[in-house]
Amino acid sequence: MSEAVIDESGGRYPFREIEKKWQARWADAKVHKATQDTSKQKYYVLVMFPYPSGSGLHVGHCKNYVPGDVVARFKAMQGYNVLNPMGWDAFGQPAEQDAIKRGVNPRTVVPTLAEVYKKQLNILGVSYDWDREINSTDPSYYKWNQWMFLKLYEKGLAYRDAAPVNWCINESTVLANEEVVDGKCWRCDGPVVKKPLPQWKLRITSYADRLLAGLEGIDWAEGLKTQQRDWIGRSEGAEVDFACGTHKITVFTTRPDTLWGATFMVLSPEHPLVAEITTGAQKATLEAYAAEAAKKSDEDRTAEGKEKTGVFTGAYAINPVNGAQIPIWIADYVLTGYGTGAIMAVPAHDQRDFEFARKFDLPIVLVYAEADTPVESGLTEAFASGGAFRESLGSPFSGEPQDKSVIVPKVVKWIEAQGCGRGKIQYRLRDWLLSRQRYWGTPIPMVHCPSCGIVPVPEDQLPVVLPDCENYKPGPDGRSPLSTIESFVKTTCPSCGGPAERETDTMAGSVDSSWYFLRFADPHNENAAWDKAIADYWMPIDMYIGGREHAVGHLLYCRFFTKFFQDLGLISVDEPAAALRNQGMLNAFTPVLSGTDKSIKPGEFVHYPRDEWIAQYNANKAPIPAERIIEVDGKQKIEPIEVEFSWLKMSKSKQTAVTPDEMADKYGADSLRTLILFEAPFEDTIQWSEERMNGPFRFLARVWDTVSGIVSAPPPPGASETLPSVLGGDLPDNWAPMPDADVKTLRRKLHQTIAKVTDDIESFRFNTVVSALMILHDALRKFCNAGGVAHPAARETAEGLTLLLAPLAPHLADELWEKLGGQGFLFQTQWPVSDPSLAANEEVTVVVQINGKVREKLTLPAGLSNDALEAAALDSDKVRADLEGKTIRKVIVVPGKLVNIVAN
RNA sequence: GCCUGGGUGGCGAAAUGGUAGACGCAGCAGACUUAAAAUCUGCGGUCCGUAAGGGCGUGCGGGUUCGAAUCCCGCCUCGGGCACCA
Repeated sequence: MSEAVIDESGGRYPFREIEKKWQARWADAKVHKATQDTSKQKYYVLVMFPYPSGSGLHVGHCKNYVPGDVVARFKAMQGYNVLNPMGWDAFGQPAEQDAIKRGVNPRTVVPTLAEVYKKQLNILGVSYDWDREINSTDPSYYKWNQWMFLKLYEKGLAYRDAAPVNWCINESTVLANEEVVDGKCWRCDGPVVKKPLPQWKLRITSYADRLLAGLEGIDWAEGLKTQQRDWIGRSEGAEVDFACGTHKITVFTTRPDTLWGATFMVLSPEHPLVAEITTGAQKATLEAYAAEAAKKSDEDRTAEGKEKTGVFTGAYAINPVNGAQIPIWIADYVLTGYGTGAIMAVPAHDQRDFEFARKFDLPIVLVYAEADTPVESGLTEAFASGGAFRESLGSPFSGEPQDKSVIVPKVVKWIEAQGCGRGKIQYRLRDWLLSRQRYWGTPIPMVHCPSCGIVPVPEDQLPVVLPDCENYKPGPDGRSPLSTIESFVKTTCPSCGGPAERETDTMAGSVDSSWYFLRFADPHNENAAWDKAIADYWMPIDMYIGGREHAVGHLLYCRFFTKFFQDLGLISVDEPAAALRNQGMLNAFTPVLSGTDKSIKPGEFVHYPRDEWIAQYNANKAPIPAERIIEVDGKQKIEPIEVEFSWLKMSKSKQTAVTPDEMADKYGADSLRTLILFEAPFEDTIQWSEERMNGPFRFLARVWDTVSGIVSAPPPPGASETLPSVLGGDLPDNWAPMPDADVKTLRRKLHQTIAKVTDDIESFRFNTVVSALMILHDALRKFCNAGGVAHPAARETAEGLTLLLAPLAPHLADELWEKLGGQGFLFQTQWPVSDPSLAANEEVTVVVQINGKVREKLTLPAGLSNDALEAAALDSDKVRADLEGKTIRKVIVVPGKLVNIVAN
């Protein structure tokens, strides 16, 4: 539909030739190669490295690569020594699934996929230093994953512990969370339970306080920092010991001051003491309940609005502060992974405990009460703040107000003195489970020896190479496919030399991405993960760009690793990224099954005339009747369905992918880049529509026309052939018949635009950068059309515009620069500087309001005093007429902008 | 449920306490053309009015202020994350 915009002959704005030409020149000259140069200020810009999937890049991926490239180019032009690398995060599940399905080794597929990504990124014209390309699946890379694991183990930060996995009973395999849908396996629809397996964990919790503290000094979005803080979830409180027969049950509470109101106790169904304390009569009920809880996700279990469930164990515990016998229950809203897996329940002051007590008719005892509050029976919800400690409880705290920050430390001190508990800081953060029972990952470099136990593989035997595999299906008992490869498993113990077995778990992919930014500094080092001096030069990342979805996963892990490396003396910084920006998504109008958000998969249609359907849907806003093919008893059957459209993330599997390749071919990569930047603010979602490509394309084509016109305009008689090529300073007079005022206006626009563009790129407001350049171009075009095409000011503006355009549309800019007689590549050319004296306005528009409503606009010389502005406003005819018969109460003047007259 | 980010014309948006709708898309009108496309010029929130001009208007309800899209309180609603997708 928009095809016609393009001149197929390539005569007007021949973007295909231009882009091909400059991509070749940049590659030949290695313009974007980064070399360490301590005489220059470095700037490390990094876009999170992608997982190269089989479907290649679509325009949605450009939402981060393009802005990242703009920053790299902008900083290079500002004279920084820029590092802008790229690589592949290629371990992971999709490749493994593919291997199981098609029997192909990911090892042979990954390089091909990476090549496709690289080719597509080059089509976009991004300025990566490809000499630093890395691939996380290369043994020369994952060797260092293993080395780091050994270091973590050495420091006691890697340990083995039982952790539950999703277990599909039918298939006897471990499932990822993503593979569990409504508590069932997404492939076989069979039941899924939690099954404990011994696995490797990293003690990220011992860095919890440093991970919190480190957030203070970094330039990341406040919301994202809050998410991290809440994820770490530091809470101060106490551990309290309750006796239960000969057993001791320890609970964690943030409210030890409410101990006097603890009327029952709740254990998680998985708590180890459950089996021991349960009385015979309750045993069967409890086991059934625990089995039911194992099927639920943590979110389902803890959801607040949800109806509470639970079972009485038949056992009692002794409340240490008052000797009360309180019943012990189990309930699924208490989780094993958090705290001690047991809580004391204070229904009077905690809402969840309150709901539980109401449901099971358990006693409620108020610790705090307003003087005139009636007794417990009148409560409709937990009484979480206010009131004073009740006298009748006989505690030493009678009369204290319910003020957590004051009373909790006092109570902690007291229970410590009593010996029934101690102050404790609890984190919500859990240790990092890095074991995966999968093939396509870094082998964990450990050996299990029957006589020596767990023995690390010595450093000089690294890497433990991931072996080839015949069959990618998981091994028995939930072990990884590696367990079926005898040549891999069988080894000798590094300690005693006897026969031993290798660990068959592999590492989670998040290990690879927790330090890749350091490898980019020194990617070819064979003797170390990186050289400290080199990494210290480049680190930290000055601008890190990636999606918000990484807020608490990757972005926490890589901070942990960086702090660990600092502790080992491997790096000087303790935060990986000084600044971080999160791009928005790119959505496409996607067909979904009516009334759901379930996308329609290939093969579910008989027909799919996309454009037609979209038009029809937009016209009627009603579901469109369609058909899909389903299989019933091995026979294909056509089933009628209804289809609607909704904005979902662009994706190949949903048949909505548009590739950068096709856009570059139709409109040019520069147009695509400009569109991505212009269409929505960097952090906002773009709703993709190809129609929108017209705007950026037309803009760049107009710039091409205008600058070409200026370049080929013959200088007027008597003029020197050489036109100024340095911005600012004085221009020759009387060059062309242009009024001085017009020349001044154009130059002012240029210098104002330089200032605005510089400022806006710095603050990631790329959309307003584009509009500012459009406005500058329009001013230049007008000037040329008015007879100024050969005027030095036109050429000066053309040069300025070209320089400002360089980060956004680098191919076109380099081409125009060459036409203008510029030397070299713009990547290596100085960014323009705004001259404040040329940018200053001589006149300003002052708005005159009466009672906050605009009544008049005055054009006045800039820099008038407030008194002069007020006088000018009161002197205007319009204002005088409006004020007729009114008394002026107050006049507010905003210098150079506004006068508001309050009158009645 | 918990944590987080949004909501402004037909559409993408701009304005971060001071002229709401810059810039662009789609549309309409005109110029050029044998014609169409491209290109160029112009119009464009809404209501009243021939016009000049005026009223209303930034998800909803309240508040602060001379002045609120912007700040505060309460709602509605849409997106992202929730530890094995990466």
